[in-house]
Amino acid sequence: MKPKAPGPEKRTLPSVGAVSKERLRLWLRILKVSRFVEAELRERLRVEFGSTLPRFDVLAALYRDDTGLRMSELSGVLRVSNGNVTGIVDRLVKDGLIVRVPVEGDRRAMIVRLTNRGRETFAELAAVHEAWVDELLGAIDPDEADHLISLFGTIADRFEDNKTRDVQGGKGAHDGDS
Amino acid sequence: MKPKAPGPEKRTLPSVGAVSKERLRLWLRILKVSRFVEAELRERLRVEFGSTLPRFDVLAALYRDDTGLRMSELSGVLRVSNGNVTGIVDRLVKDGLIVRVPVEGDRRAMIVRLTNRGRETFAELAAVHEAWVDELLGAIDPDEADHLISLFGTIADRFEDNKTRDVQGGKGAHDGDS
DNA sequence: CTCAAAAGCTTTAGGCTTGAAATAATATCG
DNA sequence: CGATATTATTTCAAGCCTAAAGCTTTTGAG
Repeated sequence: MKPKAPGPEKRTLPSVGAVSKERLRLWLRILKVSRFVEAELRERLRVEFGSTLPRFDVLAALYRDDTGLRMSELSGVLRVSNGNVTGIVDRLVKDGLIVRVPVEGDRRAMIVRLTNRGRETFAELAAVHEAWVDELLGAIDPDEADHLISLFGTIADRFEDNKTRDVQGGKGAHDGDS
Repeated sequence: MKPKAPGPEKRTLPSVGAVSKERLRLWLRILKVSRFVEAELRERLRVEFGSTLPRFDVLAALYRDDTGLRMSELSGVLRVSNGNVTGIVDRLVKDGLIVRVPVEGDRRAMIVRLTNRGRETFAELAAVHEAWVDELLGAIDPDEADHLISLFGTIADRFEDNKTRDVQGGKGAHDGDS
């Protein structure tokens, strides 16, 4: 609970300072909406399918790539830690929705792939999920949606450029919403 | 385990089902941005202050209310489960930033309040936090911010109306971003 | 070839999160 | 008053999440 260094952390602050409050307010609104939508999706996945958002995310990533993904690619695409993916994958394997396949020529690596059952299950889930999102964001009309998509796209891209947060040398071509 | 009803969600739309995809895309963008910002804030809180976002949220809620909040009010304001708050509060108490005070006349209830140290600590944190958010959302200019604040506000309000997710009869006047 | 560095993954410790069950105290109904 | 329902909080089991440490395998410099 102590600032490790009182160091003058002057990070080339953008402009004067009046805008500050506005962006904070905006951030709180964004947070509120995204938490509401997430909570609602999580709840519905739980009640209607006995599943979770992280599981859904993993299945979605694998659904896009029929060849499967390495553990490290998976954690790169989903932007979560390596150890985290291990646990989620363990459970999905136990449920019979995915399999771990050894990689030819590299005994360290593992490729994770959907089983047939996994593919079917996800197809079902994805359709319902899309309908849910459409319903939950129903207040946003098409014009606004378009505007927001491009606006948020620029912000997200800016992050990627600034950070290059790609830890494991992931390919990063599977983000799916680009 | 089965979608109860895929209900034909046809709202006076220009094209048949094209909007659906748009809202899904938008949702993925929102999610991406909010996860990036959250991850960055969490990381900075950890590195610079040895703290976390949930702790910050609790302190923020208490900072607004000098009289303190009951456990149930706290979980209502933060929209997290009761049991969750218990754990976070335990740790903050152990750190000496807040205290649990018995409620006069109701031996079940507890009021949680900032200590002086807690108040000072949070004041520091809040200032830095605001600067971070301003920096992270720097790509959004004031006009857009204004527009987005009101847009997201409508969506958030719609949720509150639709759900009345207020579990413990919370006062709901402390959301702070209204 | 050798062996140290790097890469891929899992394990671990600690914390966050939920829904459900358990505890304890208060309120209400007869 | 006494039994029962409700309310406030904590505890619990299970899962998610991270950073850091550990293990195995591969790579690559000398």
